[in-house]
Amino acid sequence: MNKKRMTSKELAKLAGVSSATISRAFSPDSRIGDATRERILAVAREHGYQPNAIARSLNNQRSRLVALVVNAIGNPCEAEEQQLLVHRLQARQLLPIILCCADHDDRLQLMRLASTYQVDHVVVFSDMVSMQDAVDIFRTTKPIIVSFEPLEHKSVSNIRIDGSAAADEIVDKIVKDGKKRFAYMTGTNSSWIDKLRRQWFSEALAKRGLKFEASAFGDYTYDSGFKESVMLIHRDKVDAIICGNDVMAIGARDAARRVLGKTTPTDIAIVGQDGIAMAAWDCNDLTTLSLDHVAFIDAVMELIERHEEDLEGPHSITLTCTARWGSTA
Amino acid sequence: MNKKRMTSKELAKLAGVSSATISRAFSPDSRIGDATRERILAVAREHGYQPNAIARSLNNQRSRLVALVVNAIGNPCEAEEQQLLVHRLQARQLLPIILCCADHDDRLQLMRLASTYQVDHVVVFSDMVSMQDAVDIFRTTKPIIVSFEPLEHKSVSNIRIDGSAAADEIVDKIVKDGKKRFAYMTGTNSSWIDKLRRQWFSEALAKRGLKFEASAFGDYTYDSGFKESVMLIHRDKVDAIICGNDVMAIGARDAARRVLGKTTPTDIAIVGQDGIAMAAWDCNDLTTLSLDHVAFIDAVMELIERHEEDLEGPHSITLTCTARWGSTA
DNA sequence: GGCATTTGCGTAACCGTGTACACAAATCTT
DNA sequence: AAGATTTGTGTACACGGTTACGCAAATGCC
Repeated sequence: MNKKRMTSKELAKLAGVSSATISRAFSPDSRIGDATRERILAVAREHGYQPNAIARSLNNQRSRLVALVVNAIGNPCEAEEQQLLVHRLQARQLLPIILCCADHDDRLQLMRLASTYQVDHVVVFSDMVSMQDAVDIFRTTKPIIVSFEPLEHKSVSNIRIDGSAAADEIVDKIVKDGKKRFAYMTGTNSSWIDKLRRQWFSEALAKRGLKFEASAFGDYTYDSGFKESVMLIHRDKVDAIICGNDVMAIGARDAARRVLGKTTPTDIAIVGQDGIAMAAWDCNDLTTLSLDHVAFIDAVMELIERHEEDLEGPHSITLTCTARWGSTA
Repeated sequence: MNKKRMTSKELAKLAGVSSATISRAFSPDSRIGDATRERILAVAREHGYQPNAIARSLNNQRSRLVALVVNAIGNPCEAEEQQLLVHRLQARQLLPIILCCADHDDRLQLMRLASTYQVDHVVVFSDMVSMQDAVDIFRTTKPIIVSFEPLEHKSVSNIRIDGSAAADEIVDKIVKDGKKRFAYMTGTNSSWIDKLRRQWFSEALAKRGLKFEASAFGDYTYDSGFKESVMLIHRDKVDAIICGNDVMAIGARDAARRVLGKTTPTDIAIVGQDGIAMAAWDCNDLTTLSLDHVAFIDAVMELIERHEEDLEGPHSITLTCTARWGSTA
């Protein structure tokens, strides 16, 4: 059967010291003789002892756990950032706990559960939970929330994303190509991030005396992009579709090409958002409003580090998007 | 500033009871009067009290944390399973800690770190860590390991995957189409799962007096699939490529079509493995050796539940793959 | 109504570490 | 060499909950 884990007291007996000295041997800067430390670490290695992080967390008031609130794991538009962030956290000996909102009926209860684990930080990637809810739930614990929602809140650090310049650039090119009837395909009907993105393009259109002639409501998936764009092209006769993310844009491109026999960018312009790696694949070659993932995660880590060092007050960082050109617009 | 979290003693004072009674109010079946419990829960709600999971874990010897050892998060071939599993774990109030091996230089140290958190279960998806290492590191704690490595081990439950029948079916079709020169493109050079998959196809070929005429070494990415297949087709004149996963197969298909002007399945047959959703997209339409993700995660949860109920002994479950037909073979 | 049993709750001892405090030994002053 | 300081270690308690134990009150039984 599985052996029980050894405690510091047991190891203390084996090494002929007190359990306090064991603890000191594992704390980098504490008053302990070099010889004693060496001996203890040797005995510990021999018996496979390692301090219990749960007990340490209880005492320290620091769990070294980080809650990542995400929509889904499989979704490519978030996955690249998640991967980068997890990597960076691990490098700092922080362990990520994933909270997956997508198909969990009670997201708030899920966050409450995570909050009982005394996580040190919370990163909210998901736009399915409101910042206010996150603040309420994690209010009692030390963490700050790294959120992208552009709402001001006194105890929340956040990252602003500005894509208006890139959207303007993209619209400019499409209009110069002679397109006139634009449509916007959203990923969720209630998401503030989707609203924000739409707004960048709306403003770029308005500047040129244009507006969105039609809208479609997808769910960020390839299938929804495929299906909705058939409607947009067939019924609304649009010749430019701005999609809420890259995956829907790929679906839209496939629909335009395969079902309706259109080619991009000649007959129709299709634009994605996110700038995922897959968008640059030869078979996709998508024009997309892209955010530099590395810069993004750098910003998140910057906020986390500030919080680790107990620098007071909420901080805010703004990032700008760029246009990434493919053959679809 | 952030308030400190309320403790059971503080709540006890507010409710006029002892801290033990607070604890009882939160344990479903313990000797406590209905009226008292109601009153305590009301006061707790009012003040936002929730028991500290870290302290509870220390006492219980049960953390309700599960370590998921994965290669990467973004990689679509694992992502769908990860998403499903996280969802199922959350439904059981278990929180997943992600250990991402891909670009972490010291995977073993990462696992040791996680083991100090007294995780209840460990699920090893990654083929970058050997089962023996996982067993050694998590030996002292209660968890079992759910691994797919077909190695027998007295303290490890595992899931076997058998794709030999499906591989046979696929090879049969390709050979009947007149193809003669097969190549295998592996994703990692040292992975047992890749060896296993290759073996299924090798045996199917051997049965027909054939063998792999060439090999390529990719890294599970689109780019490597693209690049390596150019070599295979150009240098080795193969007319059938079996890829270690779907993403490389899509890369190979693009290379064959765009760079070399070949069409599938007429000129060349290309086969993926995993059966990810993207493989079925209209633009891909890949023939792939596919594993039912839902059945797979059902099996993982089955093992976890058996372990939660302390059913002794390692368990083993075998799943079989099926062929999913597209236009590439 | 007397006795056995059950119910409801407080007391105190844990779970495994970290650390303030105390104190002896070693080292540094001049 | 006597006092001041530093160093190394043990003792005891805290972190926030759970639970075995004990005991009074309430309930059951004939």
